[in-house]
Amino acid sequence: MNEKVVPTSKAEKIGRYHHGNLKETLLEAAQAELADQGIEKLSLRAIAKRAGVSHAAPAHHFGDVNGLLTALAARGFGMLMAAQKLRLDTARPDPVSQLVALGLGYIDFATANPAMFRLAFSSKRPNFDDPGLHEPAKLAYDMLGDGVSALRDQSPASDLAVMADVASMWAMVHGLGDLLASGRIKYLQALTAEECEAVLIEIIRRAMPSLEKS
Amino acid sequence: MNEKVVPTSKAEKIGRYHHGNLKETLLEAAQAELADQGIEKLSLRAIAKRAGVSHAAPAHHFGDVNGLLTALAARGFGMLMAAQKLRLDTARPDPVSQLVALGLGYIDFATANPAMFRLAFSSKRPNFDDPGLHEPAKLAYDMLGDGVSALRDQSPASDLAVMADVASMWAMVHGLGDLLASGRIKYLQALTAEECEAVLIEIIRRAMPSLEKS
DNA sequence: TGTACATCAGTGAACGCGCGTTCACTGATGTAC
DNA sequence: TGTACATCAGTGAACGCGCGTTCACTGATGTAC
Repeated sequence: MNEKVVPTSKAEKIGRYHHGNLKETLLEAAQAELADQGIEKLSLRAIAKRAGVSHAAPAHHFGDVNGLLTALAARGFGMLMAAQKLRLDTARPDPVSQLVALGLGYIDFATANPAMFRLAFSSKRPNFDDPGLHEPAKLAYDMLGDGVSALRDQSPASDLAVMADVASMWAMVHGLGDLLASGRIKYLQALTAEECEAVLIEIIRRAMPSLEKS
Repeated sequence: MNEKVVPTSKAEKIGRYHHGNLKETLLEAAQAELADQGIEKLSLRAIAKRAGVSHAAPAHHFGDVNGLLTALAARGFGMLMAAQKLRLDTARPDPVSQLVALGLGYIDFATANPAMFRLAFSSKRPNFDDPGLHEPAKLAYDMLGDGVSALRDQSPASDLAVMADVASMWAMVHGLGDLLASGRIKYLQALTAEECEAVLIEIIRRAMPSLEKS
């Protein structure tokens, strides 16, 4: 339907009445606007303006402003998982290294996109009951769950113990991500990237169950 | 100046032109409004209305809306410390128990006042450069730092190691608090209070440096 | 003890602003014939 | 291949709303004399 119309660059849209790829363009604009203005100043009108389109246009694709923010949050979980996969691919394949990689990817996402992180985890504006958001959120959660399970396979445990392990890992990387994203652990950020990562890895490992570390 | 005027109940304010204790009343109203509406819907007008006062009145005490939210966030850190002190007083006096108590108090605060927790830690609306906010925030941070130092006294370490220990503890309890406050660890909240606390304690202990646990 | 007066802490009306939504419209696209 | 037409995806003006701030004012308080 829209192959002929998909713009390969923003410049192409000039003079076109039908945009052809507005849904995606709006999400890009929303993401940029979120990063610039923060969640508390994010508005439909500013997003439409940044996308170069009338502020009534988004309604055709997202219904209302909540629909747009819901789609944006879903995109956030996609970015989270992408950041984690990047780390997984370059990490050693043993379960501990993979779990650490999941944590580092989580923190990468939080620090690279603090406002998006907050939209996805601390805002009430997106509709988390919407399947389009709920599903990617669950997928992201399951990545951590699977990482913990892979580790636990070496020594089977009760459901409660596995849940506690997931909570422990999740809370640790979430706390690190949130505190770093809001710039509250200044001395960590004052270190070189290598030093900082070494400290983070050491801290993330503490959150794991006490198994033999490989 | 205002001993004669301090109302002991809200009812007393009827018919009085001068309120006598409006600054405190506004902060109470702001706290209640924050809990009810969440940070994204919090407004000066709604706060003034809840306090039973014209919406121009707050300006006399806080300057503008940011001043009010800054004072409110400072109050949040006071509440955080109060919750921690409550836990400290009822915990065993050894350093590990005291540090766990600090963590449980932190989580108590987050779960009892999720919106206040977010105002204090994730919002950009309060002015964190204001000494009236910066100081209580630093006090709260120092409570954790002192708790970790008390533990570390048994085995002196480098500054970096102490910082990493503080970051570890802080991130863990902050992550638990934030995830619980936003209702994302459902299975933990499904447990009885005792079970939940036991799991939390076990998780908090993981964040501590590997010393002999008492 | 009484009075004048400065200061303080309220009121309420008015302001301009940015917001999300609605609506009649219009240009472009795709398809049926 | 050409034409009519339904559908889609934009426009831009208008709407009402809630917001924070400003301002002239007024009632109450405390103090100097």
